[in-house]
Amino acid sequence: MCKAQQTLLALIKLGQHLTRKLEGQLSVHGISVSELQVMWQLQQAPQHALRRIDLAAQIGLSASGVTRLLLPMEKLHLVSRQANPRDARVSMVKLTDTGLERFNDAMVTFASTARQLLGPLDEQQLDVLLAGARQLQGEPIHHA
Amino acid sequence: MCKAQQTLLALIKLGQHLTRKLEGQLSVHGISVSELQVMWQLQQAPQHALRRIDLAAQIGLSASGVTRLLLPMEKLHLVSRQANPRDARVSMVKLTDTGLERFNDAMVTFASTARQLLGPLDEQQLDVLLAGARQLQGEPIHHA
DNA sequence: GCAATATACTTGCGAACTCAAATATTAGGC
DNA sequence: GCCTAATATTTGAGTTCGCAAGTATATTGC
Repeated sequence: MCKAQQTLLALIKLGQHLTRKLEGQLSVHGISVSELQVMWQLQQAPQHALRRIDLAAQIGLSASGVTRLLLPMEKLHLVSRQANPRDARVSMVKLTDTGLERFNDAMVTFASTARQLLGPLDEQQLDVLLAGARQLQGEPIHHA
Repeated sequence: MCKAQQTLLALIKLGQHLTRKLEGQLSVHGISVSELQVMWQLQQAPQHALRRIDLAAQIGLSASGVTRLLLPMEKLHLVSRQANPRDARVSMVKLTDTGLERFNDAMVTFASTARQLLGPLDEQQLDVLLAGARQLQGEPIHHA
């Protein structure tokens, strides 16, 4: 039985495992992993705003998944909806100040969880894992 | 921003990515990734049989997830249900001959997909990834 | 032995997705 | 300037899960 096969299954299983652990820790903030990913991406975007489809690509969700994910976040005023004057098809998502506060709160937990979950690894393993993970997905491509 | 945080998000995203790719390729066999994982575990178990709860632990699913996953597989006679004379609570799952054939067919695709998805990595990266993945989940514990 | 507890599994219910189709808008060919 | 094709988003329907509760059986304390 080949090493690539075992590794593929192990990586899939690892993803599920890490997701569930993180989900459990984030629950005290009342947000899901997907919601944290949304806020993470918006926080580092210019003007804290993104097109929904770009957001979808960056967090690995379908466009419809993003629509449904954002609905409750809009109601809580964590994100707001903004029209794009150049293109009436797009509706930009923007992280509100409230959302940014919630993100900063959640980041404390997230940082602690990351240390806890990945703690067993040394610096060098971490480097290889991060490089390998990025290499295997191909970096997301942007258009201005 | 810390490396562990980036790695955690990258690993979660990688798991989703690999799952979706594999799912797409396996669809020609009419089976899902979860179903392949079931057959994989059963195939290497003694007598090709396992308790449902052990199967759940090994593929990273809840007990109820396993119950529902196995229902259609039983109808297709890929797996069969066997009582355990020592303990009437457990119902063992066994891979049938039909199931084994389907597994061997699917393994051809799976092997090819694994090579394709993990091809970009060299032998050493593969070793580190596999070791890291196993280290981060804690190996499943068995009782005779 | 028998009550209390633990274990194995199933079922009801809801959450979080995906895909395909519908809608609205833009961009290109000519 | 139209007609067609592409793009961005939403909506409908269906799938795949998890959690909590329910059922059946086993184990433990005493």
